[in-house]
Amino acid sequence: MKIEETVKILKALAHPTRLEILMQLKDKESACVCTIYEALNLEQSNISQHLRILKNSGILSSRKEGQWVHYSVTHEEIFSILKSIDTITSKS
Amino acid sequence: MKIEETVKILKALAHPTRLEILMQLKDKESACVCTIYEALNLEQSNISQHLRILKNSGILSSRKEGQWVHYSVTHEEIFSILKSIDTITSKS
DNA sequence: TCTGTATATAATAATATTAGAATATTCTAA
DNA sequence: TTAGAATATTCTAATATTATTATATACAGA
Repeated sequence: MKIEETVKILKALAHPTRLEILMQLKDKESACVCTIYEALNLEQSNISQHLRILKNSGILSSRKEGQWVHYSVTHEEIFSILKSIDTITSKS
Repeated sequence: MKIEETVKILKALAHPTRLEILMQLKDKESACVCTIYEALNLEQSNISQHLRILKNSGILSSRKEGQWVHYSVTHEEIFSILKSIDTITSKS
């Protein structure tokens, strides 16, 4: 196990806003920043910073499309992780 | 998804020492604190605090056995999570 | 009981993370 | 070109996390 990389991914996941961003992206190819932050009702700069953290960890990828930036989840395994945690929390 | 509980588990996982503690517990029923901290070569009080964080999040359970305290991983899903992350990091 | 060993807790200083405000950048359309 | 919309960056103060040191508790054996 690559400890440092693993910690980086876990830290990136370990924030309520960032989990909500991922929920917005579930079952979607990608989403525009504007969609994400309107859904979450938070400061645009705050969302932007969280998106950067998710991108730096490799969890999200982004592509520019004209005026908009679309983010997508890079690896589907991210949702397996969240599903495993759901299994754990639903037991207790 | 229970956001707060999920964050708690992810935060508990997101530390190199705590991941190393979990590695010590992999494929083991349980391990004594003394075994863990000798393996990791860190301050006893430091290990003890990390163990408490892992226990508070529900990731570890403990049982006292005479003079010793044995910790064990409560849910095997924890290792599925780490395995998914390995899959991700081995791709990049 | 007294002593030593195993583990936990408390206090603290250093460091990291956070949200929000202000500003900057990039692009489109007029 | 300029104006405005979408997004990113920078700065800062508040808060959280961390490792270390010192101390406390719990138990076993003499």
